[in-house]
Amino acid sequence: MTEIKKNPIGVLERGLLLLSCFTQQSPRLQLRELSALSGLDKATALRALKTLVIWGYLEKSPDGAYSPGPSNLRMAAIFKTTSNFVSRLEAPIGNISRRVELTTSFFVRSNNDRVCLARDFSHQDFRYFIDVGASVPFSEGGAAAKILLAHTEPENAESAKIIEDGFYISRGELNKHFASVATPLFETDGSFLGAITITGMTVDLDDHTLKGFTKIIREEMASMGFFSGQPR
Amino acid sequence: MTEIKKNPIGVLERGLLLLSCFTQQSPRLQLRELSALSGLDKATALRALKTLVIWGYLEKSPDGAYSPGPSNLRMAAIFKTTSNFVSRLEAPIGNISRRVELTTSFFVRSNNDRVCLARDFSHQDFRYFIDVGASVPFSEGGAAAKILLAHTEPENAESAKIIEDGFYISRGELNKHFASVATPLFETDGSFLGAITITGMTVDLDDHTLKGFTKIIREEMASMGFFSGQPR
DNA sequence: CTGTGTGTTTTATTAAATGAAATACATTTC
DNA sequence: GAAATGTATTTCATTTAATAAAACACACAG
Repeated sequence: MTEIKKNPIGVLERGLLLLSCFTQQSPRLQLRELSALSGLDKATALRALKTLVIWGYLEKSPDGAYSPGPSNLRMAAIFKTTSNFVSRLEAPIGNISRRVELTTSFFVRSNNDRVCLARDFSHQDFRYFIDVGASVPFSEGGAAAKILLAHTEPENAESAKIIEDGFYISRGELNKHFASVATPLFETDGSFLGAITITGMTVDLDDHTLKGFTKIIREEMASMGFFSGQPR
Repeated sequence: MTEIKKNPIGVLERGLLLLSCFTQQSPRLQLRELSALSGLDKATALRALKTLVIWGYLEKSPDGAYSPGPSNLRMAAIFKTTSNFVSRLEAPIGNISRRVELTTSFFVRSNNDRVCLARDFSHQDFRYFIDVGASVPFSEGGAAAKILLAHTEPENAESAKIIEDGFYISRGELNKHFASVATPLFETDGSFLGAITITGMTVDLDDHTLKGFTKIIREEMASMGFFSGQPR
């Protein structure tokens, strides 16, 4: 969550806005930075930060910098136990990775980021890839972001075609050496869950190959009762 | 976090109070339950829940139940990258587990719970043990809780002795078949970090054996610059 | 010791949170 | 099938807390 919301009304929302300022790239922020990033007054931010520290959602280092606290780990652990579909995804994701010999990931939308909920690392050649739990703002693009945006804000002009196609191929959007194909993932009842992505080296992957992967995704996901591709 | 705070002033605090209602045991709660658990008015809770859902810290199932959302995973991932001492702990925890052939864990205090930040499962015989990120309220006791309480609220009468001893042995507090020894863990500068615990079957572990483990903890932790035992 | 960049506290003003009641919407019961 | 029950949601006058500007404190650098 990098995008700054214009008019956050309510302290709770302001507090969450402060949390959203933290990223993998800038996991430690001081009051000045947080105030600037969130657009909140120093005093306002300080008050919210204090409560967040008290409740363990942030920590304050002796040098004055804030960073996420252990309460997040607690909540994440509970999230994993409830999110039944994440555990159902692990097997098919592993199978896909094995068959295509590339890294397969599952992303959901959370506000204006895509968050990685599951991933198979077995064919990871480069330490480029982000970890489970990591998030990237939509603005930085990528195939998964396109799918998520199309299915959560269908009014977009580009969205209609992406939904129609049932997949999206991106080349070099995040890193010039990588290409990805992403497909939407649906629950049995047709509800949208997120995006499955297969990523590999651009040189190895022509569009025909990438499109062929969508069939593999569909097959493996069907085995666990998921549906992937064009919505029916 | 199970204990209910008496007078939470401020919406942010009320929102965090709602989050704290979720536990491993009850990861799904509906408005009625949340309202009862937190002591907040239905309407008040509902407003806070809405924003928490919007920001991805909670999810709302079609059946109306709320549960933790993916944003927690995002924050937890960032927490892990900043919490440098957690990664420094992994090696010594693994070594201790290998030497004592039992499960070793590290807990910190977060509000009124102890949260597990690191654990070695290699000698786990029973599926009893909780996972990393899991938390247990202090009220349910356990050796780690005693240590954490003693070092974060030293004014307590019992605390003086626990600090003096540098360890605490518990038997059957959480489960009658298990016994644990816990020691405080300090950073090089003497600041308190949390509690290291070794847990095993009561029948295998007399007090002398458990006390002997504290020496192993001290040795292994010292190798990474930590200090464990009586504060100096 | 003066200046600059921080974090923190204070306080009158302003804006948002509250909660009781009304409404809506299921599901169950008779 | 109608009434009853339990739950979620909206509304709105009242109350309460959040706000932000300014003043203060504190460290560090030149």
